[in-house]
Amino acid sequence: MLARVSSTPAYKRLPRAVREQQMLDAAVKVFSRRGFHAASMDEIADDAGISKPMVYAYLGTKEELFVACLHREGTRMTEAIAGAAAPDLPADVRLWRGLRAFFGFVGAHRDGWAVLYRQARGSQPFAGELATMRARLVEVVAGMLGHALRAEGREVGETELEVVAYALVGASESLADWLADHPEADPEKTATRMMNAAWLGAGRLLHGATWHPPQV
Amino acid sequence: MLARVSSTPAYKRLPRAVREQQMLDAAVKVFSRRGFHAASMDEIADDAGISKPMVYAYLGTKEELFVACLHREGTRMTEAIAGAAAPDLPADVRLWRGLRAFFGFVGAHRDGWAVLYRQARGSQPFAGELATMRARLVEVVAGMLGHALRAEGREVGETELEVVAYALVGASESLADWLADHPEADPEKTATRMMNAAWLGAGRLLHGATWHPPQV
Amino acid sequence: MLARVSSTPAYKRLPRAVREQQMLDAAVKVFSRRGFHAASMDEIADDAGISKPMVYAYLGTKEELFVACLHREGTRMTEAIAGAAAPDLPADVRLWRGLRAFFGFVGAHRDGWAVLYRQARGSQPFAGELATMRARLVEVVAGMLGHALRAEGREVGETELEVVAYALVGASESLADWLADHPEADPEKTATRMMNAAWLGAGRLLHGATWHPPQV
Amino acid sequence: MLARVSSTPAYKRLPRAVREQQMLDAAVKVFSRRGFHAASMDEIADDAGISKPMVYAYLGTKEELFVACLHREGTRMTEAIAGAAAPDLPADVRLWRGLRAFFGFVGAHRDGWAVLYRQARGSQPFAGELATMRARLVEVVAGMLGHALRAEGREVGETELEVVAYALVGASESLADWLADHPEADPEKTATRMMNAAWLGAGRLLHGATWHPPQV
DNA sequence: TATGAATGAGTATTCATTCAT
DNA sequence: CATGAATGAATACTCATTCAT
Repeated sequence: MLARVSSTPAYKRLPRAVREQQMLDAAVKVFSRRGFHAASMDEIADDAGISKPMVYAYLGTKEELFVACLHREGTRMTEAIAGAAAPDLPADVRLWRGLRAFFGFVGAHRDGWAVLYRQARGSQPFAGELATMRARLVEVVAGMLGHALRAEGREVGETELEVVAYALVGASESLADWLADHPEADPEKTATRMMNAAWLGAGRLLHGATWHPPQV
Repeated sequence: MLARVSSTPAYKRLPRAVREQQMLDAAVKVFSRRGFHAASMDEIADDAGISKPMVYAYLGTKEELFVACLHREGTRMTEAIAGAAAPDLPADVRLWRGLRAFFGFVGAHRDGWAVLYRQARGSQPFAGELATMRARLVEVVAGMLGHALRAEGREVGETELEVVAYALVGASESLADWLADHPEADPEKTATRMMNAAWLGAGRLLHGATWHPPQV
Repeated sequence: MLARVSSTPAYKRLPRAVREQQMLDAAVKVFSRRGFHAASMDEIADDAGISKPMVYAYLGTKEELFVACLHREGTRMTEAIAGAAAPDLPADVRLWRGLRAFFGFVGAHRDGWAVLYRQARGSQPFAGELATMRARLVEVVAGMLGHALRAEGREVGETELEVVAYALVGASESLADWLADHPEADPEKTATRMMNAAWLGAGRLLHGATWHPPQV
Repeated sequence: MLARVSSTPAYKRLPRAVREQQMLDAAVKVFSRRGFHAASMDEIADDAGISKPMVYAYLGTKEELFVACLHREGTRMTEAIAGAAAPDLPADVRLWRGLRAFFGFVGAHRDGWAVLYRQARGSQPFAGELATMRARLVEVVAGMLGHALRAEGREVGETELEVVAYALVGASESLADWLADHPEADPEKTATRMMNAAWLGAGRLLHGATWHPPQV
């Protein structure tokens, strides 16, 4: 039940931009802990130290609020990765840096990651939003690989490239999930392991090796 | 209000076991479409063609019902995979068959898969349940790889093995997710692609190759 | 949720009278523990080792069942008291024996007492039933006192007599309540105490003493 | 569905304290009429002229609401009695005033009394609350009697005192119950009768008389 | 800008009661 | 005699959202 509060209001008038960030911080935190449905606007408002009507005034509906979280966190992550993997380096170095940035981000923003992937994946309203983001990632990775191939004068079908990239992204997400659950784990080490599994596999693929289903 | 008077009841009296399966079918369907929170017991009961109290009487709380779904689907999947990968075959064949069974299952039970992974992943109450299942899978995969290694007289650290297995399972889950979203995609083809990415990578790892982070 | 039961039914065909007593025993127990509303027909049936439809077939509605309990317990108690206080003894001896019987009954049938007084008092549907029983008691007590008075050649108004009797019954009920809550307490001792408080007061009243409100 | 569009709302915005009292009034009324279990939060909210969520927001769970009622009514009653029986008066005058205040309160707040005693008595969750209140009363009464005794230079065991006080309180509660059921009865007259039965008995006890069980 | 007051609509869960076997 | 299967109806509790101030 509501607690009776002191009669002298303790709020400070703050500029809109600041308040919005406070709210998004709170929202990301609560959404990631509780999940979209179980999160309550009450808790988010409380956590932001602000009243509910303000949340509605600034960031709209619960759904809109979630999308805003998605956007902010997604952008941050994409930028972190893109910034790390400069296009003029060799493919493996770029991939490595990308992975390192990715796991670093996840390690540092576990809440954000949880919002982005664990919560958003299931729920229809956000599938589109999320698909876009992932597509961007896949594209980046596929780009790296393709670049490397062409540098070696090789040619690989678009689809194949995409699937490899997809598996790579998928495996990373999965390890990231695991990382988000193990606060003591070291992001860089996790990145190294991922790189091992990924690069050695991808490397051979890129050099033309192919595995075929046995006739069994 | 009017009591139902007609002497021919609109329902059929069915034995408990049958009704329980009907309910689980409905529950899996509804949970996978709506997500755990958004799913309503009303809809599940309706979909099972039975009244809510029966659901509660037979399968308990919403949470317990979800766990029951998890159990049934998880067991089915595990059995499908275990049954496909007989222990006396070469490692790559076993892995291939396991993957084929896995993607085959996902392709055929997209609802079940969605329940198992997409919904359960985020929500705390089911994390344990899910972790157990995944652990079982990882163990199986690590077992396959280890078996193959020892057959070649090689030795690899437990942890390394587990990480490779983990990445493999993760990548598969991710592709499975993608498969669940693309009804037109072919499970077998997806399995082949996964095998390519996985085996060529795992294969080199198993033969002693290692990748090291560049000093950049 | 319902437990799955063995397929070979374990019930015994018993004559109606026996079953009815089993049910009443169970009902008294459950009603006294949970209260009328909170008691569930399920629990009563379970406790009686019988299925719900049998309860309905033999003893009717939940309300009817409760009334049946009331009846049985009330009759038992009334008989215990009436049997103890033979009409040809001196008034104080009769009162003493009545009280002893009353507290003895309560001590031995705490469940029954709880049903009779604690549960029935509040709920409208049973007020009548209960009032009748209490009236019978008050009448008995008033009769004892009146008999004693007339033996002494004194005369007291009906109403006064009734009020004294009412207070006496009330005090006894209250101590009985306390007794029902203290399993270790000794009924006989409680009866003695009640008799002290009651008789010394009643005694003086009977001898013509009267207290008047002070003019304050 | 249609949203309420009219610009003149049908409700009045009232400060929390006012609404809380309205709710408690309604709750006491409904609880006393229906009993705890049969009372519905819907009816209470309706009766208070407010929507259910407000009740939950301000006063919490149904159980918490009931306890709040218990508290308010219990405090009112205790204060009424304590305020009437000033400690520097003779014992009989104090007792008389206490009784008068008690029956006066019950007569004026029949609903409150019903909530306090009839409903709370049976149900476990409130037994403690109620026991505390009754203990306070018993203590006050025992205090009065003990004070009178010591003034007369007499000495009586603690337990005896408490039992007399307990019986007295019990008898009063019982008569109060009767009073609550007879709207036409006069509280003051009932108090006088109670005082008669109580004081003449207590008086003799206080003067050293004792009754012993006959050897029968 | 900021909030306390207010609610409509929805959801899980329970329970007395009945019928077909 | 005895029961498992079945349900209509009710109820506590929650939550996103809005409005008057």
